[in-house]
Amino acid sequence: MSNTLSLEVPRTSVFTFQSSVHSSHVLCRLDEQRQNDFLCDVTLIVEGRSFRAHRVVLAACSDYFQARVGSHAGQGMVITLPDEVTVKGFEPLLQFAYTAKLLFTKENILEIHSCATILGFHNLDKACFEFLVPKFFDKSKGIQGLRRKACCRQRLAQADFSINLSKDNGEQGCTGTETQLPLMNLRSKEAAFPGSELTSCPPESQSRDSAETDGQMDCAPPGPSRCALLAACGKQGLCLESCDPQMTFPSEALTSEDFCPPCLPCVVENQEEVTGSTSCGITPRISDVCLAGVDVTPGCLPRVTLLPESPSSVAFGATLEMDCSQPCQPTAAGNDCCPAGPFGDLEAAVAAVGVSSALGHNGNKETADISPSSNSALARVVQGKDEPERSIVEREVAEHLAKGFWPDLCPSQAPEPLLLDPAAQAGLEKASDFHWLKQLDLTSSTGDCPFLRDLGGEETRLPDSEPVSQPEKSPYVSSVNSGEDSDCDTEGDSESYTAERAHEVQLPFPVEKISSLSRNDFQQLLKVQPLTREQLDFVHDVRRRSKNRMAAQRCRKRKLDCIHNLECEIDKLNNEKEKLLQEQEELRLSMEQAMRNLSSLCQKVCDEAALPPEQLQALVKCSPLDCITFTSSDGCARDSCSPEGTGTAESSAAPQHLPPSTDPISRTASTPVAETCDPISIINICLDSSSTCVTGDSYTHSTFSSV
DNA sequence: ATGAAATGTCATTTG
DNA sequence: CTCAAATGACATTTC
Repeated sequence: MSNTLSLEVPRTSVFTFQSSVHSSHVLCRLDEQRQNDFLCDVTLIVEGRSFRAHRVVLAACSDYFQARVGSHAGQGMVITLPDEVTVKGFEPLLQFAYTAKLLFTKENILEIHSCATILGFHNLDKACFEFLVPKFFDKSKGIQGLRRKACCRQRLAQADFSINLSKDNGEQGCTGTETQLPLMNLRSKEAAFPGSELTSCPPESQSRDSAETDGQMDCAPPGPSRCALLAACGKQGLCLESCDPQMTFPSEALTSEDFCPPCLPCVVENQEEVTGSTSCGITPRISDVCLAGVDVTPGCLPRVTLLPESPSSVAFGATLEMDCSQPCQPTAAGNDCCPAGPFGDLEAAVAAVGVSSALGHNGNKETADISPSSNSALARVVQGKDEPERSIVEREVAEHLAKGFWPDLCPSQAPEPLLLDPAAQAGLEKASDFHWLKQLDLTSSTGDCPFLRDLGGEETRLPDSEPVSQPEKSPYVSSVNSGEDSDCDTEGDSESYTAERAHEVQLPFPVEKISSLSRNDFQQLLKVQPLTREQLDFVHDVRRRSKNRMAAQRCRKRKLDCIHNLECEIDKLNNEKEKLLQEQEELRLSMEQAMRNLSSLCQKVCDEAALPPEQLQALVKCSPLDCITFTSSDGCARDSCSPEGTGTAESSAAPQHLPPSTDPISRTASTPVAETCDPISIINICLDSSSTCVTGDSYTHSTFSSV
């Protein structure tokens, strides 16, 4: 089994340590400025070759430079590096300082390591080389240290990518990244390594690790953050963007394997460059097996992105698949259990590669189910196809990191690593494999999980041979807990959760049927398919919620429609009101004009007749158009027309100053009068002509002012 | 950080 | 009485 293992050393791997504070574009810009010698204030001499750089950047990344440039203030500083520092080793480090990416090959990694040590890139040193160097040059450990259960399989990626481990919330101490730039202070808070249950590390292993650690980290094994190092095993660039240093990892879990420090996401790059874009649909499958127990300081969220590093690998057609029939156990379980350490099992990695190879990476949507019990698959796996190991390793690390950074996502795991009773374990096999991933919505918010970000580009499913129909998102995404206490905090994706539950209760028919069938069909289905009590409850619950959901949608739509209709009606009524008011105004103007004409005529008649006041009074009284018509207002007119009436000088202006009448009531009262004979005008004219009676003002006031 | 909108769910009413 | 639909109220998510 082990003799088939071979871990390809990547030709080039890129580790990216990047903080969320300094996003990649900032780093890129910095590096660009460096290359353009923009604002560079220091010249570095290495083996006779000069490099321009910024002191602040160097100081942030390296103890050596911090000491050298810290007290120096002037421009144009020239630093000749020690002879031990070579261009070959230094250049990648310089680039790393600016880009947060460490480009290394098997050939230069030792020199980089050496230079990093000399220059005080200690964090990088700790984070990377303790893991990488053995990975490159000490493969023999891989086999011995394999304690991963054979059930752990993975099927992985076909392209290079980058993994961002960036801390999303600048919490305690992490703010230092602002000045440290890409190079993080990887000192983890070692005390925050609770997940020790899973450790299978022999005491000597731990002690050895500790011993190997320099003073800075002596008391605590490097966490994944610092081990944001990858065992890259592919050809193309593997980019790990690690992040903030304050990430804490379960020390014991990390030290449980020969490759203790590295608990990095692993991603396999496919054997061949994937140029097609069709590969994006491949379904990654991941299980959290062996990831239990990872613990991280809360709030320090790493971000792993699996990004195409090159155009040729843009199509990240990885199929990530990890299966495990059993939950993680403490390594004490020996062969029966998956080691907590992610890199401990190269067998598994290679096995997964084998599976992957056996199944083929055709770049198309392809999901190869490897059931935990699939011995044949395992056999193929073990035969060792050596191609994409790296992705396994990377993937594994990614998982490990991811899990480490969300310890609370899988509350049931780390704390309870022990095997449950068979029934419970069976449940776990089916549904809890992916606990820590379930809450990470890989399809819609993969960014939430740094480690899975771009893995999310593909469909992620729980490893299970039962092809439950789950069209939408991964059923295992964002719905985590299995079991009754699965009242996960984020019930966010209800569909996913439903699908997962359906999976849990082993629903014999697609979930879609529950809500899509008519009542009769549904009942018929229930008759045909005898369900357990749990299944029935689930089915009815799903149906009820589904129906109610649709009802609520209809209800809301109706509400909106109703509101819309009411708004339309309001508009309609407003328009009608406007029309009526307009008509009213037209009628008023028309009436005014008619009254003016009549007044004019009356005035003319009175003038020609030259009647004395008494006669005028008599005329008013005898007029058939008498003020009888103006029931309410004519009294005033008549009074003012009476011989005893007190006249004023304003009467003549009355007809010309009729206030507009807009009151339909007053108008209806006065209109007939005006139309018949307009006695008001007659009276006014008469009184006006006699200059003894003033009626217009009071009359018009009483007649029209009420309008 | 905050509020509005959208959405899902539950409890209850209604037919 | 049961069931489906409707709906108010509430919580959560998204923008």
